[in-house]
Amino acid sequence: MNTHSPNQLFTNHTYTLFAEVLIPLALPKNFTWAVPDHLKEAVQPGIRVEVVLGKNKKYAGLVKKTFTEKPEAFNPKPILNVLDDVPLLHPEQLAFWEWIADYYMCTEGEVMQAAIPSNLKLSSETVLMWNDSYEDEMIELDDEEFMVAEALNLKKELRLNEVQQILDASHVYPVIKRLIEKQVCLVWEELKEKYKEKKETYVILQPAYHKEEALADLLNNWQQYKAPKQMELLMAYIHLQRTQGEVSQPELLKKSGATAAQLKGLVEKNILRTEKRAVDRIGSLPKDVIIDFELSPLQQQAAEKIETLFDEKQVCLLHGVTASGKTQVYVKLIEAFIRKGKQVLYMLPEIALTTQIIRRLQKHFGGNISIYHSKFNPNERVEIWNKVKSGEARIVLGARSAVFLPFRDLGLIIADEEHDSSYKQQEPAPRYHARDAAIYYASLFQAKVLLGSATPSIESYTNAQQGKYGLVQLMERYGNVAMPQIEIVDVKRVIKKDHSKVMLTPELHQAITQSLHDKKQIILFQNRRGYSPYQICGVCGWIPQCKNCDVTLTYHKSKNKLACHYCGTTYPVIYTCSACGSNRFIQKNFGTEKIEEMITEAFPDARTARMDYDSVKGKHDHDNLIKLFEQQKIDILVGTQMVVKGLDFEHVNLVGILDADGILNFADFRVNERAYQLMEQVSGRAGRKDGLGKVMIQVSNTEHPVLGFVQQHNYQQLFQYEMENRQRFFYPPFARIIQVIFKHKDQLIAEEAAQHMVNGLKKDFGPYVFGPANPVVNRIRNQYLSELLIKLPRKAPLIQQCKLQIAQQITIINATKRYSSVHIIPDIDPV
DNA sequence: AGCACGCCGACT
DNA sequence: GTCGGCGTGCTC
Repeated sequence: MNTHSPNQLFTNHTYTLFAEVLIPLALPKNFTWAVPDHLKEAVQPGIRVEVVLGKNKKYAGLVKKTFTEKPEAFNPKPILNVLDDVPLLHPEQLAFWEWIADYYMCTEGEVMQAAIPSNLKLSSETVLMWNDSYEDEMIELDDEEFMVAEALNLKKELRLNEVQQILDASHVYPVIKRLIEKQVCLVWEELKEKYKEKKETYVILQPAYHKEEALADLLNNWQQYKAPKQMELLMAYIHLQRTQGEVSQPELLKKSGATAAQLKGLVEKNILRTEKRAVDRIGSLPKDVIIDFELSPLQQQAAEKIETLFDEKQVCLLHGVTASGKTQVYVKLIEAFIRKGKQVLYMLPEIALTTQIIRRLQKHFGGNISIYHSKFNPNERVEIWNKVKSGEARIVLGARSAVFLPFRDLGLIIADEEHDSSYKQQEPAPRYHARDAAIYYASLFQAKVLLGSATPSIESYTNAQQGKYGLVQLMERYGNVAMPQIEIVDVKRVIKKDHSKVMLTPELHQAITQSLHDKKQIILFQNRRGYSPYQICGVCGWIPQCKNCDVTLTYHKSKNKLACHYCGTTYPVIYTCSACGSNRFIQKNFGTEKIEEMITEAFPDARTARMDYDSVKGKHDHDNLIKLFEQQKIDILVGTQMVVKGLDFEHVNLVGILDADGILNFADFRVNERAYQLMEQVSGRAGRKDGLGKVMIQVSNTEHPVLGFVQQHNYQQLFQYEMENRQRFFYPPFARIIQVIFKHKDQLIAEEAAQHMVNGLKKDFGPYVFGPANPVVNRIRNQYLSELLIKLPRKAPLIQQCKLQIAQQITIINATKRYSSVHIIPDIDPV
């Protein structure tokens, strides 16, 4: 047993109230602090409190609940201070956090970390203070100590990062320790509120000159001041004040071209005065709701059906083909809910990339809409947080992190593009799926959830088919526009001398020529970036692979490098085969870079551009490229999946899928679902307005069933096909690997995890795949992989893909320190 | 996350 | 012999 430390003796008062406090750290369970008598009233669930954890680190923790039984196992430290007078959130959010932590196997602290804007979770900063009673000579100090002491003597206070600058080494801490020992300084832990109201200085005319005559008098007798510039400034002020009412200092100075000194002159003359005021960072638009369109009969039906279904179902799936006008249905529903006084959350994956939808919603709901995503600056996020909490914000348009906002009267959550995998957070914990979490979150408010997609995920579709969710379909394009005509082009007939793949069939070439002639735009889709994703030694068949990942390396011509698209490592180009020494490499396949080059050659008069991860690295590159394409300054756009993300282009009448084999043989566990989704989304780009679009799919395996489903836009059959295939090839192995991992569990945590897993498996689709990171798991993995090779049907490429995929997924699991969850198998039942 | 404690390699 | 690397464990 530990002996009593002085600290313990000191704090061992007779406290009668205790609080469970969340700290934004990965603590295995929540800690308890004692509530001193004078804070008893103020400490409530949802209030932030200042507490010490460890030696002297201070945190702003969040009170989860209070209780009176004194803990037996330890001596709680007292809460130092209360930071809020109003709770930071509502009880629903705390319940939600608890669920997330449980369901996604992480700590509540980690959830808190993800949920709260960074400016609301403070932790202390070490501040060094000069010790006034220190009088000895500085001679005893070594060089480093002396430098710090001298700076401290001058400034009396130093922050830790300032000390780091002085010493520019990592040796900051030992030096400070010695200085404390020598009583040169004291340390202080400072907890600072990071959120700052934005203050702006406004300029106001002194009341003495409010009357016209007084002002005219002043201007007529200006000569006495000998300050013509100040008069100009005053005139500018009067003009601004008359035209817009409020005048801010920066605006006034900018518009008048005057200096701050000149303004100061006027203030000193008691003509103007200045005042600091807190302002909103979020520019406010008028809070009108303008619905200036009529739903088509089909949309009207869909909207009505959704509302009826909501009477008995909590969740509804709106399956609407691209260009069917789902957004308009959403707008009507949002309107209905806000008229009932409810708040609405509209979630979109990767909102930072979708300016089109923001503009559309702002047009209808103006200032009622707030936008929230992780790229917002921290102060703005705090402001939105508070507005949602108070109920001032009625509609929030946000990315997955918006599910954590403290809604009060939540009525509806819309998860648009619900199939999109970026709803799943992979790293760091909490590894939540925002669509599933939203369903649980909504249930806490008795709120409704609408999932929308042109290509629903298998799990949502299953739920709808089984009657758990309502299902509403919108299978025709808005305004009776026809679905695009889909043409499948066999590339087997065209064989090249070196057996490399055909990029451009005569059919597609002809179609592009026609489109260009008609002054229309063309999208060419290829699911691989880089120049050549597959190089093989022409003599021995050796393929360059990444050292870390076993992934084949892609050649990037512009950078003249080989790159691994899994981990990002780059390698110099290989000219000589490492296996046999020959220098005959064949570039087997093609990526967007090579296509762009080829298209530029084949259509020298057309304006060609490329959109992929490599070409839109910069912050605005993506937006700019889209704008150029919208304005028809580009004729042919070559790109990866990026070109299909929720964009509407009016003048596109041809979409080419250059290598559909590459999609159909995806190394993925949900091969056909993904393939179908991709093809459907790509083809949805063509002929949105006039229905005159055409999609050409170049493929060698023309018999692949998915192609048939795509041609008929037949989701039902695809779904059946997918279920059968996944169960046969993919499902049992994963159920097995999970079982094997947990049979060999050797940590307590795995016990807990296994319980979750069993629950998941009972439903046949468990949400977790995880395991403790240790050599045992590695051994099992290897053992398992060799087993897999025997059990799977002997279709070599498929085995390769399974092997690669399992290796990659397990790598993710092992790379995580303790355990992790990977959303490989879809959640069917989040509640 | 910090920070302490503790156990092995290159240096005043 | 020590300084310092980071592996492990604990913090109410």
